[in-house]
Amino acid sequence: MNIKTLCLGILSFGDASGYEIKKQLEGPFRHFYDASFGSIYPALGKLTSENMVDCTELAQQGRPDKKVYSITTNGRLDLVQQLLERPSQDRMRSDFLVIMLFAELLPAAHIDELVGQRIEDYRNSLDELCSQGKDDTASAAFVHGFGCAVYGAALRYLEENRHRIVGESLRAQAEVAE
Amino acid sequence: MNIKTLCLGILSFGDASGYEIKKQLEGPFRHFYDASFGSIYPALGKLTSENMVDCTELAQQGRPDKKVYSITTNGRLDLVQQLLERPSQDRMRSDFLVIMLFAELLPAAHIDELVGQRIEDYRNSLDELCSQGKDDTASAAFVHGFGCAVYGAALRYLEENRHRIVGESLRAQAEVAE
DNA sequence: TTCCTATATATCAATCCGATATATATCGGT
DNA sequence: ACCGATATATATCGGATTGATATATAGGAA
Repeated sequence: MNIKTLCLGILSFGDASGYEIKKQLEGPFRHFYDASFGSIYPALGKLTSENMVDCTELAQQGRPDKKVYSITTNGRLDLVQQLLERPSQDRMRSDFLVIMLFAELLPAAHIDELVGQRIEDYRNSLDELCSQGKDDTASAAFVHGFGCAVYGAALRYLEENRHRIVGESLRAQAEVAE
Repeated sequence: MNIKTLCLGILSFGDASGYEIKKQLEGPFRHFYDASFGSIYPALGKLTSENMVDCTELAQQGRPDKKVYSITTNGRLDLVQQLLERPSQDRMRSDFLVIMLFAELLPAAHIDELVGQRIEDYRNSLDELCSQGKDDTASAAFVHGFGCAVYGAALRYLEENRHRIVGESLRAQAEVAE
């Protein structure tokens, strides 16, 4: 899955500018995909030159010009082709877990704070996901439910095991002090 | 968290070559971090020139020479500094979920197959994690348990909701056919 | 008034992935 | 005996991507 395909997909829901695509990616998408302006704008440029999208420049008063992109028939065909490709493995990237692996090198109070922060982060993500529950499409509801299930499990695990890692960290520190 | 820090961390467990670091990353680490040779070798080069690691070249019979790296005191200090930095948000990247969002554009049989594959993938990851359960350190056990919790939740969700997304996809297809 | 946020596009260095190249040994299958 | 796959081992390169920064203006908050 590359950014070009993602842009094409978002444009299949309706016309949008690069800025608006980025905003949509900060919505429900952000839990399993992210992209920056530095990749979105070039992607839209390439898609335009490949006739996958059309670009209409809109002059606005008080704001910079807006380039509104709309997907072409060509683009829709390509989107389906891309979506039929075998998806790569789901993967998770967690600096937090890396740090936890080296917990013994760090002060117990620091570890405790880190776990606390992560609990809060997951709680916020979960609340946000649950609150916006009214999904228009079944697909969105499915993806949404997946997110709730995973975040819920992560949150519960951290809450129930916080004492374990912090306790171990304290014990290790005590050993060093001896 | 960058690759240099990760290499430093792995070397804090013991000396290793670039190849061995990669192999360790394919172990339990791979569930929340990954790195390729294309980033590991340059990282080790930089760490060497920064005196964070020492490099000893070992001639071997029948195999290419091996460069064994070991972390220096400087490196250990830097590692702790890096680990104390605020970790970035956990994030998940799932091409699968992107495709699911566009499920209505694709044949129901294809969606069903994709979900089936993902169920198998998660089941394998979970089995593998659970089987290698005997963790030496409390930190490793904590991280390990987190992985089990998350993978287990994902697997259960997919199993319990598979019919929903595939059913919806079938209905959408029927509508188009009408 | 000053500062922050939002709208909007664009570019760039640094980073990183995935593929490929190079070389050799071993192990299993035919 | 031979072939192909796999493992050991390092290295490099094109291309994709991030995160930061630049530019410009409006509106609301402090």
